[in-house]
Amino acid sequence: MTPRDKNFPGRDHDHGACIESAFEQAEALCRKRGARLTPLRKRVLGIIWESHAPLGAYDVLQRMNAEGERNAPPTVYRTLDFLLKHGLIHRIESQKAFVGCAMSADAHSALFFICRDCGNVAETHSEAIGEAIEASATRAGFLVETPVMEISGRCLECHDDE
Amino acid sequence: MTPRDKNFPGRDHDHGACIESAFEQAEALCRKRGARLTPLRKRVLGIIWESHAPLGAYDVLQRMNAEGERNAPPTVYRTLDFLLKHGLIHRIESQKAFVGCAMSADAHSALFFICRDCGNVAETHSEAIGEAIEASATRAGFLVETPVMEISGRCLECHDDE
DNA sequence: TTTGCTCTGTAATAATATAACATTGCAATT
DNA sequence: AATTGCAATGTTATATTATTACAGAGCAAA
Repeated sequence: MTPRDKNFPGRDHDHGACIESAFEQAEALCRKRGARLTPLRKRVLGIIWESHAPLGAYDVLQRMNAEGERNAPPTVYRTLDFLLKHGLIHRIESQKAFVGCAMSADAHSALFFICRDCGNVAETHSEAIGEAIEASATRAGFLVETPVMEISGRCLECHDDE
Repeated sequence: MTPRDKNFPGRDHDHGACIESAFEQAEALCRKRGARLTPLRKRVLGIIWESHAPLGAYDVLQRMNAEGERNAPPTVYRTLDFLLKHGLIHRIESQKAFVGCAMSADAHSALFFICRDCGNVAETHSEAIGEAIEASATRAGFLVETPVMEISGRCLECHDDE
């Protein structure tokens, strides 16, 4: 496992620290790029980071409107687009849902492990997988651009629960 | 590349043969399993195999209704579910679309290469990738069940067109 | 020929996502 | 400060994808 991997989050991890660290990284990245981490964007990022399981766009919307606000879908989707563009979140295609990215400093292709019980997601990066994919692509006559790798299964905690 | 891989389909390949072979495999598999490849199911399978690019459920529906029939969404989704269950087609999550599976004889985890220009899909199976994923999963504390691997990029034909 | 089952038809609606256009607010000049 | 331009947000409507629920049809075993 490389130092940049996000481990599968245990039930007892310090979640407050996760979020704080995500905010810090986001601020730093936006400052560096001259992008604006507005209150709205920061708020959505926070909502997504409240959970280690991916949230749907309408889940985010519901949380935003929980106290009676009247935000509409485009507000959420636009904000998610911004966060995606800057790599601050990922979209989990197989779940139509979004999850925070812990290592957004630069473009990277990630492999996601998604627990079918608790829904939590771990993000890893493996040289070996990247190389195996490149090799396979070359043989198939293909030039890799955007890998989507989402592995469904079970985390050890949920497996141990049986 | 293993003998069971589906190569990236060139523009000049014998597409009629693709479809025939898909039908034969489907018939054989259903016979073996005691599943019924009804006219409706075979028809949907045929529509999907008409294209090497994934088709959305509503694309399939449109083709079914092209001559004035009035099939409704559940008909399509149910039929797609059947074909998915038996591994006769795959759902490409990142495109909300469905593509024929050339090697449905048994359960297998596939890697898809999806050309962003022509939309065509190649399906490959690589021991090396499977092993790399297993290794990474073990390190992350995860038990793999259902991998979704969809690599967007460009096939050589489209790349050469530039 | 009845019973039970799978398959298909139909209507309504849920869930996800985007288009189009109006408004706001900041920031860089003049 | 006023002007301009642009990025961000608000609002309404609608498009796209998918499912629920129930009714009817067809087939096969008892």
